[in-house]
Amino acid sequence: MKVLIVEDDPLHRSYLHEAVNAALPECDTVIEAENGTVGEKLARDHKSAHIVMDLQMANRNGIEAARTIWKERPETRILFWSNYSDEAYVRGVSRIVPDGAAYGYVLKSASDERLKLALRSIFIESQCVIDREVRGLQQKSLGQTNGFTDSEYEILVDIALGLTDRAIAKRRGLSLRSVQNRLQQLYDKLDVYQSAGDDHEDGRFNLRARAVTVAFLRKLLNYSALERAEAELQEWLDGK
Amino acid sequence: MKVLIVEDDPLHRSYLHEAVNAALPECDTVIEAENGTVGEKLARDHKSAHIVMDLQMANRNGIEAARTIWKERPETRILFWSNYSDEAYVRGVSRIVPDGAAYGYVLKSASDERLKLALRSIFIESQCVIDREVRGLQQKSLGQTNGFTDSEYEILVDIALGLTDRAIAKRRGLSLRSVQNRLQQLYDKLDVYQSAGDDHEDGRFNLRARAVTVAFLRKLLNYSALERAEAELQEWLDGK
DNA sequence: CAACAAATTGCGGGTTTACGCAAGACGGCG
DNA sequence: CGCCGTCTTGCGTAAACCCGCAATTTGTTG
Repeated sequence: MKVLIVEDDPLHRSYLHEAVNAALPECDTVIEAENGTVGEKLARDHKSAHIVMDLQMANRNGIEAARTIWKERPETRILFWSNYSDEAYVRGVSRIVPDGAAYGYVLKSASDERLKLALRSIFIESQCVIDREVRGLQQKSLGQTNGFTDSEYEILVDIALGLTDRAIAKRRGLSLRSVQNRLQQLYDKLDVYQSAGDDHEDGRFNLRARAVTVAFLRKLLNYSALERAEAELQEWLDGK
Repeated sequence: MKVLIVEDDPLHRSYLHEAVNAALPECDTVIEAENGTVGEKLARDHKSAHIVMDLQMANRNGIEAARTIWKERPETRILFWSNYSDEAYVRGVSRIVPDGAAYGYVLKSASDERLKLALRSIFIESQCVIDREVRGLQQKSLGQTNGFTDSEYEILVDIALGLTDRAIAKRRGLSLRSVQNRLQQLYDKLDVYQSAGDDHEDGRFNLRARAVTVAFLRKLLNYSALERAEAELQEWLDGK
């Protein structure tokens, strides 16, 4: 059995290495990659079916790497080991996991025990292991209660990218007015009004920009999500 | 001699601990804090004049902690040890360092040697040590060449927060038109036009929102900067 | 002090946003 | 099939935004 570790940080990498050795005596080879790009390549070369990966990496982040890896071999088992449980990450991950694939999401703050348990559950028992905290977000995010629908999230991303209403309409195949409707819906949910027109016509916000900021502060968006969205946008622009 | 370590990540913390022991035999006590809040408290209690600190911490980030520490004791020597050299961080740090204070900025990717050297230079020799890469940003940022003026940066932050032109004018004591002038200046420098009105009146951007995104992608802004700016904004709003 | 560049402000107008109102369109469900 | 809620669309308006033009103010330099 082979395990591939994809992780930026040398200290974390060697910690993972030890954890894998300790948790999986049946594992005879451990390979290391220091960023997403190398990770993809090694996964391909070694046809390794067992991967532990960080999400936030400078060169190519975990979500992108996982996507291409899963595209090539959907049965690959991946354990995401991340510092953060931003909704943006959680949403990003659940968007790309193939049907029926075994995967995991464990926070770096988890104990050694938890990590080792997760390693065994996923790689040996093929079970999904999602950190409690992450799980909470996931439900809130996918279920409609208090969370954001896909269409709301979509518009959020579009205005975050800086598209005009018209451009969004064109991109998503909607009328101008529909786009604006969804925007209002978004503004509602993000509570952009609250602090806004409070009393005087004094300290009012620009709703569009404010929405993006609020989403950022709430971790609904983060750098990595923006980066991916920007790449998709460029693709779309090129494709006409 | 006492050294205080302020760092989120347990692995990095113990690595730092060892590095301090190795580089500074004259250091007899090492104290550890796992976030900015605790860091401030320990710095106060121990009157420790030598601090190694991470910038990105969940609870209270390094810049905020450093600011209050330096406010209380400006002669404190602080070595920032960070993963990133985002312009937002560099700018944030140089904004708060007291006149003549000895401080350092070393990237986590630096070698053990570099870290140890920096520790000795700052804590023993009272010399500033700024990582080469960071230094580059600093010059570009402070010198006007290709970089952003303070006023440009200020407006950038203001629109990122989601303020309207009018609100910005009020906050900064400017006329509406001046605010808009600065905005145009900002749009220019950020190259927001380039990808914008390219050819058809087709895929146009909302300049205001686009500017923020571009700034984010260029690391001119980051989460921590936004967070700080938002706090300042709230303060201002309360203060009327 | 004169001279000149940079920043501030006002005016005016073309666009884009935000959003109420109301008429379809689509999708279950009894 | 008819009822009803959600989504989409069009029309219209007030406000906000982007920005060219031009008069001032401010700051700097010889």
